[in-house]
Amino acid sequence: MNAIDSLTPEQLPPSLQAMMSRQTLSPGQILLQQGEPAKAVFFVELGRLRLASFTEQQVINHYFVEAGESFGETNLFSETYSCSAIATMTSRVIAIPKQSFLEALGQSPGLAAVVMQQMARQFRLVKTLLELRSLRSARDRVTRYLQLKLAAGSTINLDKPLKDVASELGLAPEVLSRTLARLEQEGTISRDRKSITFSEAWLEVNGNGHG
Amino acid sequence: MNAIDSLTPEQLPPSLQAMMSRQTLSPGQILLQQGEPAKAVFFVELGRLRLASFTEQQVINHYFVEAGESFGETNLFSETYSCSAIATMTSRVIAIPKQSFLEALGQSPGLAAVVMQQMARQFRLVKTLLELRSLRSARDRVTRYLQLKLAAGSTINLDKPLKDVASELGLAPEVLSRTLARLEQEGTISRDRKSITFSEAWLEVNGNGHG
DNA sequence: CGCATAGTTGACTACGCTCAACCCTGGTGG
DNA sequence: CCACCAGGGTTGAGCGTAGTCAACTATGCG
Repeated sequence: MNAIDSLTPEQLPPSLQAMMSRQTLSPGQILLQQGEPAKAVFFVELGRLRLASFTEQQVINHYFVEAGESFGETNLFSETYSCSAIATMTSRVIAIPKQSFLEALGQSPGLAAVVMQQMARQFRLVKTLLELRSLRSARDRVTRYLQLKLAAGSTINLDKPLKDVASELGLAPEVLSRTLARLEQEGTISRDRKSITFSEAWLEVNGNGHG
Repeated sequence: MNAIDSLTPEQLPPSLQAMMSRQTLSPGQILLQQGEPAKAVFFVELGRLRLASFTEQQVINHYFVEAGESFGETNLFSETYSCSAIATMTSRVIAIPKQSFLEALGQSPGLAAVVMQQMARQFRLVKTLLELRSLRSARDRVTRYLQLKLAAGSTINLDKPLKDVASELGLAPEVLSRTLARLEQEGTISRDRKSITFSEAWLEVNGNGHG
């Protein structure tokens, strides 16, 4: 996530940096609401925000944005925000005014490339989530999720509370808990605190390719 | 979908157009497979493709791309295709080689802007689907889907077979059928062939805002 | 030490999936 | 003009599983 090619405020032209504004959010605080006029693109310096939309009678969680990531690039081409952003913990964000950003993009092809790359990355991330949520069985969803997190080695460290993982998976927390318990007693994984390790046996059969 | 700002092959620089290649697909034919080296971005001239990924023992449908739309822009920044593309009917696509495209982007900020806009549009579309598939109840999913299609007026024309709509919603076709039947007998909607009309009563209560 | 929150486990319910039969439509050929 | 056929669409019955509510435990912070 902290690849050299990711969008960071430091690489923005100084003229743009002058327009940025920082903002600190406390847990649960709403940064912006779906439907409001889109005024800025954001970069998360610290913490984690939840992107979600509120439809009549229920909250739909989209995904989380973590420290080091940017979000809201699609708002550059849209009049209003398409979803709401809420801090899940104490967070700090930088707001980059939309108009200034657009001008900077026109002047710097390099910046445009970086932003496109950033968008492509997020796009893939959301597609991955879409794929996950299309799986009906909790078991498949969870194993696939773990498989995707399994970059190298055989151990995964969950950075978020299970509650949040569950909502990312579109599952009730109880179901996630139960499913992990089942996977553990089946011998597929073993757990310790927030870290999960796949069994040798499982790795041999299912490789570690992402397919 | 045919807005003036959308990406069409005609607006590409002539040098790029020289590199493009056309291809006709018959129903069910596979254009490209997940995991293959990413070589091109595509534009659908005619027909409809299904983007999907094949995981062990099941097919996961992502979404459809229709005539007039482009897809695969994320592959510009990736070594391999992230999902497979299959024609659902006789289709014609244009392939734009990745390398040439990247060069053109560097030379033309205007093109970059158009492509970014296109990506933003697709991004929103996928986010919408993500939102849809996060709804548990079939009823909510279907009504929300219809609500989103309801651009203006009170009638929706379904361009796809219900089967395909169901797979876009992540539902079994039978469930979609049943749900529509229930909505109809509850008086929420009325149906005629492939067109669906919301009742006056429903529209008054739920407005036609998207959220 | 105690409180608040996250995580776990159990029992029950509800609803979406599956399989199967049937209907309806549009296209083809006699 | 009708008979036939194939595909999508509809409806029914039964099952499995994820959601919900609830009680309880574990964990972390003041």
